[in-house]
Amino acid sequence: MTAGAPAKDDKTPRTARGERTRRALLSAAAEEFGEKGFHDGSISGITRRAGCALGSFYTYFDSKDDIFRALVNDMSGQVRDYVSPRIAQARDGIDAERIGLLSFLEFARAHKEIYRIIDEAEFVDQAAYRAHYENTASRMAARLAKAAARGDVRADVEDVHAWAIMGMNVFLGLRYGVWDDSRPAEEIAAIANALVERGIGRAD
Amino acid sequence: MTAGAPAKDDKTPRTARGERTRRALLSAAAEEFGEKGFHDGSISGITRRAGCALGSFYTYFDSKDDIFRALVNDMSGQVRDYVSPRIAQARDGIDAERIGLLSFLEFARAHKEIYRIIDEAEFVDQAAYRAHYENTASRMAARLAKAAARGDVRADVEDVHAWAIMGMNVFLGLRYGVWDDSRPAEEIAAIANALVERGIGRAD
DNA sequence: TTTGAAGTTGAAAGCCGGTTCAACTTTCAT
DNA sequence: ATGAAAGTTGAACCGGCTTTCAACTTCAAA
Repeated sequence: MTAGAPAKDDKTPRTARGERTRRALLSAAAEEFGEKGFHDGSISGITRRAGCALGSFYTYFDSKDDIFRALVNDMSGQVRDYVSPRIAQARDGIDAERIGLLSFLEFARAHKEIYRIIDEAEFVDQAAYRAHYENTASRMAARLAKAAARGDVRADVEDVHAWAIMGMNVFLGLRYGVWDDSRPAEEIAAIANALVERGIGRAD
Repeated sequence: MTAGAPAKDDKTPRTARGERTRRALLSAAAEEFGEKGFHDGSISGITRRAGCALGSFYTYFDSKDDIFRALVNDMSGQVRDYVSPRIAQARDGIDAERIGLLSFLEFARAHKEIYRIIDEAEFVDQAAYRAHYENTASRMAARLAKAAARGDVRADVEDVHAWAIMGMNVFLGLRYGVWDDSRPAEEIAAIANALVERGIGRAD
């Protein structure tokens, strides 16, 4: 077997035209669900935006849930693919986390629908929701472990730190990326990074 | 005028019996929405749990949205009322945040439905969702400002720190409160609090 | 004891959107 | 060129859920 899915009746497009329609549906779904949320968004809304007939939807997706699942994976991958290469440029372990937040803020500002899509996965497809955050956290934990080995950060870093910093990033992205993007992303990232590096305890 | 609402047709119970039914509906709704989420949860599910007839629901609430809004306010208040008095016992500004997270973890472990309810407000009632987090963040920012004045924390603390720490708390509550509560809450709170106080930068 | 306001009941109206389907069009390998 | 596979179409089906409503019951004040 080549692909991961068993595929009783395969909905993969076989044609360039089919591929185009599938992509159109997927990005129409990002708009529709981003604006209205999963439940208020409708399949007819998606096909209208995509410029195709209602029935065509079912050529490529089994159900409303199915396209949503595909969309969550897609967005999750997009964030990762935007952030990862930037982090690779960092000078050290602490700087890596600064760049991680900075680029996440940039991404959130450019794709404000991301929260409405990822967050709603908690209700539509819990597995995808948990997978998204568990993957993100374990990538971060791995970076921190390497940084610890290099001596960039304390030796006792563990998963709890990764979840803490990820939570920080998510909420800063919501507040200073999606809800209000008037402050420079660099400034937010710098403040948060100082917190991660030295904390806010009295410097004595 | 006494109350805040104009109340064209007032649904406030006038009777002890009415009050009891309303409370029963509200806590049934917490169960129903906590288990199934807003959209999969049904009003008949709520009235079944509450042990009353479908029609009685509309004696106290205008709509499904209406009871959800009431529920979000209720839960938001419950967290605040659980956490606030505990924080007041803290020895200093840093300890206050440790206790804040600790008691939030305890609360989340005892009320695992809280995430499904607050988070879904993002889609059902954005205003309530933002209000919840903005209130929480500004209470924290006020505490931090006081702590700064007292010299417990750096003088330059601001809203960004509050949002960062709140995000930390929310994600630690999800991961180590709701999803897996096998580690002692004190341990999680201590690790996160050390991050807040001194950061994870190399101690040099 | 009477009375009417408050509360209860559950059947059914009404709505809405996901999904199906059979006829039709386009594509492309041969 | 041609036929079979791939893709398109949108009306209609379908089931579920919110909301309404008019008859009925409870309760407490007069």
